[in-house]
Amino acid sequence: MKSNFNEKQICILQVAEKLFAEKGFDGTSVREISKAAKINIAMVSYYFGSKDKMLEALVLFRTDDLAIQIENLSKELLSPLEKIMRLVDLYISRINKNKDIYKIMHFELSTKKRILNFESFSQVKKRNSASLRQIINEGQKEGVFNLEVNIDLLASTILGTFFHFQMNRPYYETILDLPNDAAFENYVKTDLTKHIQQTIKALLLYDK
Amino acid sequence: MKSNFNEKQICILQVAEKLFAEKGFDGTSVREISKAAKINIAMVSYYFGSKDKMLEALVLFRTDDLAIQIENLSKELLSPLEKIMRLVDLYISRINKNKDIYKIMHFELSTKKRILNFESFSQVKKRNSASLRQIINEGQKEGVFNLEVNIDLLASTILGTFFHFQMNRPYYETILDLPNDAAFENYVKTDLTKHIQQTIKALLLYDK
DNA sequence: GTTTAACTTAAACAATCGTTTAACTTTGCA
DNA sequence: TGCAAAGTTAAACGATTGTTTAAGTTAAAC
Repeated sequence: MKSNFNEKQICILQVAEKLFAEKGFDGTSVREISKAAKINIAMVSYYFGSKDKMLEALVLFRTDDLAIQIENLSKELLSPLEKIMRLVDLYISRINKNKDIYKIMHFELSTKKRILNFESFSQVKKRNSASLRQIINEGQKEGVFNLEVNIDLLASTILGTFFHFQMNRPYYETILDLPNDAAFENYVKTDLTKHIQQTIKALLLYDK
Repeated sequence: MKSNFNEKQICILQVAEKLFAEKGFDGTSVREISKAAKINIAMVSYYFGSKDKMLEALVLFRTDDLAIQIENLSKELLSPLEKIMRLVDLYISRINKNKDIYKIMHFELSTKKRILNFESFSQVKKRNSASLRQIINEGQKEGVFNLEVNIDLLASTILGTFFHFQMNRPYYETILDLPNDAAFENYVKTDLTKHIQQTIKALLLYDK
């Protein structure tokens, strides 16, 4: 833990993260946050300066968690396809664990209200994308993978499928009969993950 | 046009739609809307009752546009694969044309702030999904399509890939070198559409 | 021309927003 | 123990929020 935040600050950030993900940044008041975190409202300004800066602090606090761990994967003696499947699995579990901050940043990235510095987030995306590219190139050289794959958009397909599913949770709960958190979570870890892996695999291996 | 809204109401809804998509519902004030629509602020309450009800009116107003046109497609003498490719194309152009309301509903669907009635939207999704299922089943009976395809999640992959791309526009503008609206729009219509079609095609045809 | 309804307006409303203040308590070090 | 820094508090700040009011205009019907 190399973060510069103390226990109390981290507690506030965690509460804020949950509320921002549920109701949006503009839909959440600092009074709600202070009440949920059981602190005085002035503490937000005291610790972070402002509500806006608290969001920046939250992004900074969480960004480290978002990079997928690729180091050990490269060393393992796996085929390119096995590596990709493993990578997709890592991707999804990592996003799933951090879906709140992902949802927040997703919205904030596309809003014209606040211009936040997401350079660190861009760096993470670039690194993850580079890992993906490296393995795919490896498979292409071996003649296993399709050459006509848009690698930049491949990450969009993985993340996009996952998020669309999460964002439309009420709809999928109904049509897939997932009555509680456990059932939903289980579907993500089994069927959704399998579907995404299957999609990526087909895209890489299918030869027209 | 069977909508129950007059010209002025439609004008207000269009302005509100643009602002909600840009800054979010909670991030947009009725004063901003009235200013941008060049109307008196009281007109919002006069025509729609409240800001919340204006959002409901907007959803109602736009929902009709969101269903993809499948009728003519069924009649055409195309192979199941050609139909699917055509369907994906219709899907994307339809979402692309209505991306503002999609973005708004996407957020509102997942927020715990307002409990809105999205039954009409669910109906559209179900109808579109049924169209997709029908064609895929057709192809499966012909022995052309893979039998192990999760059709419910297929729509998630199509829409999710598109939206993830749109939501991360600033990032993709940089790494893909798309300096203006025209370049971005063109990339959507060519490369992104092609990528999604290729993905769906591979998923349906690839046989392990 | 009068009446009626629909439309439009500026002003005011109470509530809530993010933030600051100033007084107070706790903590850690000399 | 004394003192300075850090932490915490209730209260108040001005600004902005969504909504309503009441007076006004417009336009069509009789």
